[in-house]
Amino acid sequence: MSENLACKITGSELEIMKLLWHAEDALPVTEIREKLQRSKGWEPATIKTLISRLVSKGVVRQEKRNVYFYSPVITEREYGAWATGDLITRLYNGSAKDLVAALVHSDGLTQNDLDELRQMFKVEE
Amino acid sequence: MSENLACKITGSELEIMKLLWHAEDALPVTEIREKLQRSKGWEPATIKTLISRLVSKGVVRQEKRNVYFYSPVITEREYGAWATGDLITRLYNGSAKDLVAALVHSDGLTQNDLDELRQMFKVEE
DNA sequence: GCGCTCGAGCTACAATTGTAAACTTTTCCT
DNA sequence: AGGAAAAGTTTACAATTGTAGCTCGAGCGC
Repeated sequence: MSENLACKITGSELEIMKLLWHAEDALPVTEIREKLQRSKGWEPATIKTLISRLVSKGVVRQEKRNVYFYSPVITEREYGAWATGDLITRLYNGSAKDLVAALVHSDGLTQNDLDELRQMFKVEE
Repeated sequence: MSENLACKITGSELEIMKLLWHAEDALPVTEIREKLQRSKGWEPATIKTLISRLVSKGVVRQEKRNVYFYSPVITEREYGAWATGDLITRLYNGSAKDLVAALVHSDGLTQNDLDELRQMFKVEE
């Protein structure tokens, strides 16, 4: 479960989230900046803005220890579930199955993926 | 297959698209309005704006026959594939399999869905 | 044939998002 | 301790999105 998180995370914000999700521990701006400044070409100010917005939205927590350290409040899984559910609602008439069916019939899955999925289904029996 | 459609369809616009996708033939504004005015509470002007934007984006075609008739240029499938791919790229590290795995492990699928999917995988072998 | 109504096109305007500068307050180094 | 540099805060501004009004011209009803 984990619903009405009302967590509309925007594209740019998501980059920050991904960084935080993959970090072991809370991160100070310094580190966030370090990673994204290069890869995204963002100015420090931009990064700060995004972080602030995430904090306002309640999806990132900040804890003071000299300098603020930031960590995600929601997990990547939770957000993924929410975003996926959103897509399913909007495009697949609420049917998760339809989404999977679409994927299976598209060229998005390799033979190997299919094998692994089949395996997964066996286990989940 | 069917990529760089550059078709960023927004939430409101999608409502129009869905209507067009499910229509047998091209529709005049009248009909589009008729369906959405009630369900969405949109003013006629709003609907017109959305349609125009879709036409500008090239995802809806308009053909003159007394009054304009509108029909989708891209199929629902195509857009679904694109949007799903986008989600996969953004959240599942490009792995469609991961998305399905997430779904399977979430509570988004009923036992019945699972059965049907299993069936699907067998066939797709 | 002549308004009236509606479709079509243009303009508007607030909220959100992407991107960032300016200003203020802490830290940290020497 | 003093000041530079970084962290944090406030403000900005253009693009996109959601929502809609205004105007003009053409087809429709009388």
